[in-house]
Amino acid sequence: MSTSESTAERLIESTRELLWERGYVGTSPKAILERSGAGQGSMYHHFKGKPDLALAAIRRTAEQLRATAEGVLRGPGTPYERIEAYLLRERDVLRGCPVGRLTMDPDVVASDELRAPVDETLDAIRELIAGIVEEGKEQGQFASRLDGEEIAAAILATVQGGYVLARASGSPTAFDAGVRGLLSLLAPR
Amino acid sequence: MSTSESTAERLIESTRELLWERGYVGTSPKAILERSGAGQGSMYHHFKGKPDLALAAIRRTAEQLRATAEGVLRGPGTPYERIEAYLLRERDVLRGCPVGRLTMDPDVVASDELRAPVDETLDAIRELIAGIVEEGKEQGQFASRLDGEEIAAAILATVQGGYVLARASGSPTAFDAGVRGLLSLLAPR
DNA sequence: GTCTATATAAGGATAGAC
DNA sequence: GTCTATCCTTATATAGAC
Repeated sequence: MSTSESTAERLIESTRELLWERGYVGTSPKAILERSGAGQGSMYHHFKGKPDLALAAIRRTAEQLRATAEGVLRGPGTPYERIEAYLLRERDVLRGCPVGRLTMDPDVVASDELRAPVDETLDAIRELIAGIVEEGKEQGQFASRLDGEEIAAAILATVQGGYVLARASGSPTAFDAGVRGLLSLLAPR
Repeated sequence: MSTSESTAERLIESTRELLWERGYVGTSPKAILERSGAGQGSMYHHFKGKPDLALAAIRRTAEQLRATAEGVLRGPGTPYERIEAYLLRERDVLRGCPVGRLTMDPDVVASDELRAPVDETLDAIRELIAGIVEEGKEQGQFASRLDGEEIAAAILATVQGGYVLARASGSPTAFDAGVRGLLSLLAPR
């Protein structure tokens, strides 16, 4: 197994970083080239252009986020504990969500192809949480009047919105507060 | 009182629209000029440049959002009803929050001046909600174990994150689901 | 206050040599 | 596969006439 990084690989990784930091609109081919150390020609040899490279980067970021979330949510513990673990997992709060932030990018939302990995990832996590909530209801851990899909949406939204509040204030405090508030509402009595 | 719209006024309004649609990075002076019908010279006569014009636009948008939120939250009803009214108020969900979306703009977050109105507005709404929650606790409408600040953060985050989920899927459904989920958790028993 | 002209850099990409 | 050269457009202003 080789440890050498191909040029295409470095282009994708640099694009992933830039998309996270600056979004699609704020990321220029030039910036990608500088960060990756690749030359002009290489980029257009490996990818058709900015949208094509961004698509590869977004797909990888989306898959990775999904794997991380599933790792926690399918872990050990009661339904409440798994949701708690998901909400409390280590996050670089001020950087925001590398997937969620793309929804504020007009060019991403305008393209079905670029938006698809974003949509599919958030949807998969939401469905997974919804199932866990239903499981918790069966076990009597959650009130039966709660709706799994709705609670799952509220949980995901709290995380995504927590990033917004944190970035607005320049501190992770509001993110943490929102998560604790939600957990206090969810806590089994 | 005059009804004529000054050029400066049209520049600010056009900038507000574009910031909402495309963010700061995605909004060019040229696009502002085209939308406002103003000429190159006018813009640089009234404003020092893009950041200066954007600041005027952001301040106005922030003030307006704050007024709208306060109007609902200071309205009639029990604490729960006022929070419910805030969560259910009419929103153009797929457009997202004109203030919250700015937190995904690297140039806005990097500038203390541009970020300040965003931070102050979200903070003011959060504090207002926190007070309402505490009021509800005193009245026995909310469990005393709940923390006003934390619940307020969870409420605001659910709204901000609801926009993210909705825009990812191209439908307001997830926003509505998240709001209903949160309300079911908050509902007085 | 507004207009037109001009300017430098960056955005985004193609062509062709090596 | 990579490099350099070149291209056209847009971004973001400044200068100066009217």
